[in-house]
Amino acid sequence: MSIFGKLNFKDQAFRLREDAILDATTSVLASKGFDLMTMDDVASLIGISKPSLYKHFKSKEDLVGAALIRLLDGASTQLESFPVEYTAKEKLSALLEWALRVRLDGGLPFLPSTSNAVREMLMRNLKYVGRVIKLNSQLEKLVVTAQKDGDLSKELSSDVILFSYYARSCDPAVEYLQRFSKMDTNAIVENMLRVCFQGLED
Amino acid sequence: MSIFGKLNFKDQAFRLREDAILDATTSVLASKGFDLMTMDDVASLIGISKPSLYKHFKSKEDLVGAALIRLLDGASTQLESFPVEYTAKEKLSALLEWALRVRLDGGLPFLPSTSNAVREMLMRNLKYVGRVIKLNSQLEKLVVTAQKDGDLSKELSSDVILFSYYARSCDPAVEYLQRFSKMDTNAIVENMLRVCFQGLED
DNA sequence: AAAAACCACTACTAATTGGTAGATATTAAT
DNA sequence: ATTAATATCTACCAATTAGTAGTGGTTTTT
Repeated sequence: MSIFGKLNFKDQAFRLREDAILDATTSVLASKGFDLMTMDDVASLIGISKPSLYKHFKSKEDLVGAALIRLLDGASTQLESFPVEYTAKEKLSALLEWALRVRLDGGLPFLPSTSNAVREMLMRNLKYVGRVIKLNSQLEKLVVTAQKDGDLSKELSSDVILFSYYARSCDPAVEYLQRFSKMDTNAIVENMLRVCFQGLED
Repeated sequence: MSIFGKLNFKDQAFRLREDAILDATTSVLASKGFDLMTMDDVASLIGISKPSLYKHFKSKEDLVGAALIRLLDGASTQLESFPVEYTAKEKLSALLEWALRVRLDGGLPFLPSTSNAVREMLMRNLKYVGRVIKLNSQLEKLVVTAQKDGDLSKELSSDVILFSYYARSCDPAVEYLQRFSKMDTNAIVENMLRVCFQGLED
C-alpha cells in the first residue's frame, strides 16, 4: 500500500471519528445544554477516553463550536438545495421546517439563544461567527424579498421578522408539544409553521 | 416595646432581606442562568455572606424555586388586576405584555424552557408545581374562551395556542431586538405582541 | 457589669470537571 | 525478533463551588 493510501486511510478514519464525536456532542448538548455537558459525557458516549477526545478538539469551547458550525453548514446546504422556483417565503418556510425536524429528531436548536456566557464564547470563535454572518445575510435578503413579494408583512421591520424567525427555530413550544400532546412530528411541524406565519389569531 | 412588636420588627426585617435576596437571585439568574449562578454571586450582590444566605434558603434549588414562585405569583396578581370588562384575549395579551416588560426591565423569563435538569428540579418543588398548575388552568380557560369569542384561531388546538403563548414570554427575539435594534421598550413590546397574534405574514 | 443568647463571617470540606502527564499497549520498520 | 513510533488510556492536577463548622463579635437580659 502506498504511503498516500495509508495516509488517506488514516485521515478518513480520523474524520469518521471526528464526525462521531460531533454527533455525540450534539446529542449531549441537546439533552443537557452547554454548562452541564462534560467532556467525559461525550467521550464515554462514543467509547473513547477524554485524552483521545482532546486529540481532536483542543477545548470544550472548540468542540462545541465545531458542532454548531456543522449545524450552520447543514442549514446553508439545505438553503442551497431548494428549487430555484421557490419564492423567498417558501424558502424561509422550508428552512424553518428543516430546523424544526432536526430538533424533533433529537438535534440541536440554533442555540445562540442560550446564556450570555455561551453566546460570548461563540462570538470569540471566528469560524463560527463567519458562518453566522453568511447565513444571516442570506436570510435577511430572503426576508426583504418576501416583504416585497407581499408574502411577509411590510409593516414589520425586517429585523423584527428575522429575529422572530430565528426564535421560532428554537421555540420551546416544540418540546412541550412533543412531550405533552399526542401530536406526531408532522402535525407539530405544520402547527408551528402556521403559528409562525399566521399567528394565534384568525 | 412589646414582645410582639419586637418579633414583628425582626420578622419584618427578615422578610425585607428575603425579598432583597430574591431580587438578587432574579438578577443573577437573568444574566447567568441557573447553572452558572453561584450562591456567592447572590450573597455578595446584596453584601452578605453565604452562610447568611443559607439561613433563609436551605439550598440553591430552594432559592431559585422561591424566586420563580414569586414570579408566578406576580403573574397571577397581574391577571387578577385586569378589569372585568377585558375579553379573554385582551387578558392574554395584557399578561404577555406584562411578562415582556418584566424581562425588558432585567427580570426573568418564565424559564421552564431551559434545560431538562432545571425543569426536573422545578418539578420536584411541589409549591412551584402548584403555582404552575394554577396559572396554567387559568390561562387554558382564557384560551378556550378566546377561541369561542372568535378572537383566537379555532383551527389550532388550545394546546398549541397555550404552549406557543408561553414560548412568547421567553422569546429570545426580545433580547435580540433590545441588543441589536434601536427600538425602545414600547416598540419592542408592540411588535412582539403583533407577531404573536398576527404572525409574520399580512 | 456579667452572662446569655444570637448573629454573621472566615475558613474549611467534598465533589465535580476541564485539562494533562506519563505509563501502557499496539502497530510499523528494519 | 527487536526497535521505533504511535495511539490510547489511567491517574492525576488545579480550579470551582454547594454546603457547613466553629469562631468572634454584638445585642439583650438579669
